[in-house]
Amino acid sequence: MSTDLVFTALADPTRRTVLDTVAARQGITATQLAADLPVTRQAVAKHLQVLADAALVEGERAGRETRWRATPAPLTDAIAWMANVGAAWDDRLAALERATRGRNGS
Amino acid sequence: MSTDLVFTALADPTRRTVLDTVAARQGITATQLAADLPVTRQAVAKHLQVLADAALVEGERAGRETRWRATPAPLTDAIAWMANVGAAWDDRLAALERATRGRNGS
DNA sequence: ACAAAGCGCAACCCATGAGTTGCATGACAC
DNA sequence: GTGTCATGCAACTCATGGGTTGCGCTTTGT
Repeated sequence: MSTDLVFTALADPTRRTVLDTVAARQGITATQLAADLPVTRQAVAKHLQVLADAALVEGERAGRETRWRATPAPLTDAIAWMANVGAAWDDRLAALERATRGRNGS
Repeated sequence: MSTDLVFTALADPTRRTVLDTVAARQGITATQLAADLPVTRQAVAKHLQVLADAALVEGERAGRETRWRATPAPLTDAIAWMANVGAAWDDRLAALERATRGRNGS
């Protein structure tokens, strides 16, 4: 489905760091994220938007700040694609596909 | 380690199609790949080079043609990263990490 | 009421990358 | 030996994307 958005979102190292941090510190804000990164808040905001388009994060406005939290479901699609590519000649990846199948969260 | 190269390689849709096709038809050549794609042979060759840099494919010269075949090992790293990000709040992804651990093929 | 904090939007650089054409080289067929 | 097929390399175009600055808006605190 939207595998393309997911892979695109994961392609950038800074964006992976953002996702990683959001996953570790749920409810973090863009300003807080930017404080630990060598980029501006606006750059972080853009990354969050890309991640949100891929449904990897979700933002909720709380007063004057926006709390971000990670939503892992789309990662399953990406893993499924990799497993499908690898399954033909690698049973280990086939096992991974088996682990994901039928449990796609929402 | 070289997770960056893997994610970058997987980011492009055409490149994913190339990898997909190479996985399905091991020993395929760049010219054959280009025949089924809306891009030129040189474009395919570039994609194959990127995939090779990420160690996702391997080319072997056989006479005047180069046979390409897929090598799945780096996908495990990518999956491991995703599983690590997701593991904190999603046990399904934690199960995936368990499935990959300790079996990193070469 | 006023100042500061946090955010979103828009315009703007600039580097990277996907794709192309052109050409030169090595291998196969006859 | 000559023509052809597949490849590799180089130069070039062009769009996309990561990053920035600047501004205006809403919310919070005093």
